Amino acid sequence: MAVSRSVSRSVKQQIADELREQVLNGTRAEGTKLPSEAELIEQYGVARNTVRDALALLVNEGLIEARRPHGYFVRDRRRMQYRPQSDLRARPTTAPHDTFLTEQEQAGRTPSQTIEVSIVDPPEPIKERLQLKADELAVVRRRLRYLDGELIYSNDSYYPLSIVQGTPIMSPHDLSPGANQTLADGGHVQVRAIDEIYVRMPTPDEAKRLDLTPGTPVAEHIITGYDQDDRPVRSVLNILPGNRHVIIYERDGLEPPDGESA
Amino acid sequence: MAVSRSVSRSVKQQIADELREQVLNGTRAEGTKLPSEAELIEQYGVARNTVRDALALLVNEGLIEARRPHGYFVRDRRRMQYRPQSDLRARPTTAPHDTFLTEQEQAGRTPSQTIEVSIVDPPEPIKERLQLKADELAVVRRRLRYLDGELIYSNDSYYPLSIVQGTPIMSPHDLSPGANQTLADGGHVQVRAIDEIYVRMPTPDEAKRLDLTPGTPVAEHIITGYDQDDRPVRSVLNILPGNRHVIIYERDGLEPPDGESA
DNA sequence: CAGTGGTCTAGACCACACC
DNA sequence: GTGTGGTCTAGACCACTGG
Repeated sequence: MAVSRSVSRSVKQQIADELREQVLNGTRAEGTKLPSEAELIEQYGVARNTVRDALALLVNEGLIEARRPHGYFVRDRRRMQYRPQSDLRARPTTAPHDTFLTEQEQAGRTPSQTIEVSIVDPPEPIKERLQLKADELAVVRRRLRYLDGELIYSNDSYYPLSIVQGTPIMSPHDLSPGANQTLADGGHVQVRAIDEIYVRMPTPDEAKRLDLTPGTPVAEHIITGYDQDDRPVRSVLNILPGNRHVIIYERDGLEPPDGESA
Repeated sequence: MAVSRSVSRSVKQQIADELREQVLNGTRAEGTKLPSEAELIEQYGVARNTVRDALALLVNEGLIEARRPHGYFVRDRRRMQYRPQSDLRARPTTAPHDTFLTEQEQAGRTPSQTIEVSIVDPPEPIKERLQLKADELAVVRRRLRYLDGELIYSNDSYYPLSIVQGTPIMSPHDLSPGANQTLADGGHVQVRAIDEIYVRMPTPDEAKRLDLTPGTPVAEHIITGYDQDDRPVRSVLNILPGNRHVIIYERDGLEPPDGESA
């Protein structure tokens, strides 16, 4: 119904507009099924590829996803809070070892993670950030993190091999005293960190590993920590699917953010 | 050439893989033109739609873009640094009024911006953050920011009308003492801020306004500032095209970031 | 005007999950 | 099996921009 030719807006756009509106205003709720391609073909009286083109627009906007062979569904837009700096805050000495696990449990969800430790020649961007020499190796602790059984993001922590050799960091278990404490025990107290956030579409590898549907961007969040001598001691690479997270920073004291200041 | 049928990987995937590899390893440099659809059709011996499907994959990965009627081109992957907290740092009393303008000039680029001020019934998310009553209005200063003549992001600052009524914030010019100083003059010193970063695909409106090509995600960066009485006094909505920015936070003192902590 | 990508049609065969 | 979306073909007409 109701597509008109010879209007400036193309047919696929008109179809996409109508469906988009319904998704955004809640007429079509999150998780509900859209009409099948066949039904849309009949409703609008157009060719299959035109319907598919219209649906592809919404898929790439992140609004809907195809679940073959069940149909197209409205995507879930709820997000979990991701607070990179949460452990900058004061913390009881009853040391919780892993902020991810403890925070999410407090939120009433069931967190879990897999850990895999290996010694690698790290990717170039990490090498730069850790200021490693060409042939210098690093230890990486790769984690995949789950909430209520569902994979939500990956977290890879790289350490220069030279400073973690023989420490508990090299064992593939949760670190009971925590990685920071372990680094501090080795004489490296982290006093400064730089966070970088890149927003982009995932590589095919990432899409596969994190099970991302088309139309899902990611945040690549890299944290590089420096010790009291301003040497980089850790670089963490997080890949966060955009549809599942809000990144939150809280800033106390002093002046404001971007915009007109002073 | 060299696509094989009856392999597990589809033809369009094989074509996309080959081109992607060339883009990523630099064989095809940023800004260079890809073969036209017609040429690819001949090279691979497939139908036009198959070639178009392959190219669409790369477009949606953000690697290439179509510039009609010139052809497909490898996208630029350089990014500018965006530092939300840059004016948290100590600043000389020789008050630079706008961090965007001053920082970018220092970086040897030519920044400019348009400013548009209006009184509006703000969108729901902003209303919540400013804790406005249902019928309460806000002043919005909408900026579009350019670098070397090219639009790079939008910055909309919302203020509760009640606290900025009659102040210089309501005039559509650069604020010489700065917005924060102006707020402080009115008795509202910002002492705390919350940053939220949402990563998503742009709405069609945003895509048009910021001239985004398909395959470009955005970061929606919302900063809400609170005064000494913990009242929200400003909420800033930035829309940053993912392909043009790195968001950077520097954190001094204390403990580390995400991951296993002490 | 020629060449580009954008839109649209009408068909075909396939893999997959569910009944 | 039946119905779903995924892939692929072979054609057509269009709008735009550059030479």
